[in-house]
Amino acid sequence: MPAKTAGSRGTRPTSGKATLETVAKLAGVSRMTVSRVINHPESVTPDLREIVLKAISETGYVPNLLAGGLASSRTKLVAAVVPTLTHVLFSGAIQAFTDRLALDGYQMLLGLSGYPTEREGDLLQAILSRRPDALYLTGTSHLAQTRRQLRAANIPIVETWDLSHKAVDMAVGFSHEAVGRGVAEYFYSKGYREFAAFSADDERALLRSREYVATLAAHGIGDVTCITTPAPSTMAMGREALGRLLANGSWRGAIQCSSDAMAHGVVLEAQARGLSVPGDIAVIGFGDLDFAAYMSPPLSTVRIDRFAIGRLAAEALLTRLAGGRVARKVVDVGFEIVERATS
Amino acid sequence: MPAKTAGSRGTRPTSGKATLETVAKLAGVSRMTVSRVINHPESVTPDLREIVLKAISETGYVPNLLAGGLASSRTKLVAAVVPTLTHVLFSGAIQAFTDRLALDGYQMLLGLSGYPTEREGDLLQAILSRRPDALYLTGTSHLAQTRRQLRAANIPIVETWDLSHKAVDMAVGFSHEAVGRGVAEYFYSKGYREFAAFSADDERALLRSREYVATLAAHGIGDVTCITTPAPSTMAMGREALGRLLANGSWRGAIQCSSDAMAHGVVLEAQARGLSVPGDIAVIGFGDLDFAAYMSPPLSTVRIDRFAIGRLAAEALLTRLAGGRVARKVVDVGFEIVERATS
DNA sequence: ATGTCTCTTGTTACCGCTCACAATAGCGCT
DNA sequence: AGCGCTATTGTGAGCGGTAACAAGAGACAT
Repeated sequence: MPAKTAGSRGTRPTSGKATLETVAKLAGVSRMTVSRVINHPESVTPDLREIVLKAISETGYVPNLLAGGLASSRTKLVAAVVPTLTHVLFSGAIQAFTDRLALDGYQMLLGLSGYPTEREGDLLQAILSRRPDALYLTGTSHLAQTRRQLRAANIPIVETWDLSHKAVDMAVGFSHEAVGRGVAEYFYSKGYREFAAFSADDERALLRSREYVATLAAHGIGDVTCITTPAPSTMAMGREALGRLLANGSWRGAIQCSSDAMAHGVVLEAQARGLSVPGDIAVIGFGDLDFAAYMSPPLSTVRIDRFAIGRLAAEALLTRLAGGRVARKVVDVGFEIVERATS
Repeated sequence: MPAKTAGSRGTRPTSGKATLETVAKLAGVSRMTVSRVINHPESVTPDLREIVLKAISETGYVPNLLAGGLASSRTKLVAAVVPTLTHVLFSGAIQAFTDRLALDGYQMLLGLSGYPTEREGDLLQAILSRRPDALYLTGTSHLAQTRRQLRAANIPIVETWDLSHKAVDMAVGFSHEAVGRGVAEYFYSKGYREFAAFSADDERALLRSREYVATLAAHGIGDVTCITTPAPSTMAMGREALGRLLANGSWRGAIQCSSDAMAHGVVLEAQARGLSVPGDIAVIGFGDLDFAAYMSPPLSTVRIDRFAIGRLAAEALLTRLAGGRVARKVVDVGFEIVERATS
């Protein structure tokens, strides 16, 4: 009677790695007890716990979270979708986000969507097939199909950086319109009467530009020169944009740039042409990156707390994952106009 | 005879999501056939494929890669461990790495280890418990215990940025010693005879500094002032470091900085003190970041192709994952001294 | 002693998918 | 018609865990 000569034929070559079974046998307990030692140590008698822990380290056991996730439908995985990491604002927020998640034992699956958000659908599908417990998205504008996928996933979702559209679930960011308006009012109140805007071809940057233009229009200023460059904007593009603006005639006035890098370029180009900053050309950047305060002259800019965005987004998700209810579904981290010496 | 009244009691509340079973029933085929349509479409008759695809879209089926990975022990997941994303060199490489992986349908799990590589062991354990198919690491220096974990994982591993230690498996990077030596020789051959090094307290940066000092020593120059700042280095630290160097006496000479940001700070501080660059103070940075070429004066620096590192690392792993053999286990992407106007 | 209650540990049945193999169908050929 | 061969589809047994429940062991009051 070959009762249970398991493992001879028909059994797939197991990876050779230790499993719960291996540890359980060595410790002389059931798999379930080992599982408990790992996940709810307090529910196991201290003596037994000792024995099991010893067996774990002896076997070099590494839990398999795929199996665990499959069985429990909780993966301890949070996915993030970001346009690019080459932009310090995004990578900074992701850094803070990941750090905060790690504190609660969550890990991060990163998806890069690219700028025109081309492959958002496919990317999201690939991500959802890993069954993350929660989702971090950049921006609040999504295709209808994407929104459907998101809702169907039925997990906590936080959208970041932008508050312009209705959030699918939760949102942490600031109003780009408010920034555009704020900068316009700031320039206007400082007495400038000629204006331009240099913006990357990025949805949120354009949002700021448009509101800037609209606000100036409300003050009776109709001809604001707008120059759009490919995203992400760079210092070189700033130099080049100012070159274009000055090409015909001797323009003088105030310029809103969609990034500090671009603003830096504008300052350098102005200086190279012997123009005074802010006397001839006033500039304000966006982001308050490291170098802004140390340029000469120090750059006026709009400060966004990118780390706060990442951290607050993580906390919102963690609260929900812990079964809690967030105080506010939409968190505005605001912005600050930092007046330095270029405006 | 209650034969098979399945699903009444004792059955866990399934998430309500479509599974292979759902699709199979709707299409009137077996689960396996649906699986084949998804993973090996060419092995299924076109007509049947049509029917199944229709069923998939009707049910809104999203494959469960946890289950798939568990069953097949291939996860299509690659994990990356990076000290921080706040450094453009690292985030740039990761960007290129992720982009390249996506082309082959792999996704990335990101782990941030922090600078002193404190939690490397725990982080690695957490990562390995997701059973990634391959691993991207930053640096080639690991604890003995870490190396053991890595070998036990038995997956392709690529270590990046550094070639100083023996690679566990494969490596893509450059020699930091060679950079230090190169900069020293460069400065020396330009005729400078007073030297300093400003370095972040980061293993690889210190490697460059040390070799720089050693090379100068070989030229009979014994007193090279070294200033170490916390990692990551910033523009502010560069200003401050130069301030310290100039505090007692009127030092003149050439300075190697461990980052472009720091070098930028040195240039600004020198200018603020009315010193000429490179006449009084010559500076070289590291990284050739966006702004380096556009500073005034343009910054001399060491160019590293961070995107190549990410891309080549991805390609090395993908080759191995596809069952191939890489041509060279260690790839040196080299570096280039970019002479601009600060040296 | 006995029964009840609580705390710890074990048992069983899945989670959703893929592997290896079995079965069936389709085809050309004698 | 009958045969063998290949291409396509189906079957059954896991992959390595966890949820839910069952069973056993003490503790305590009656």
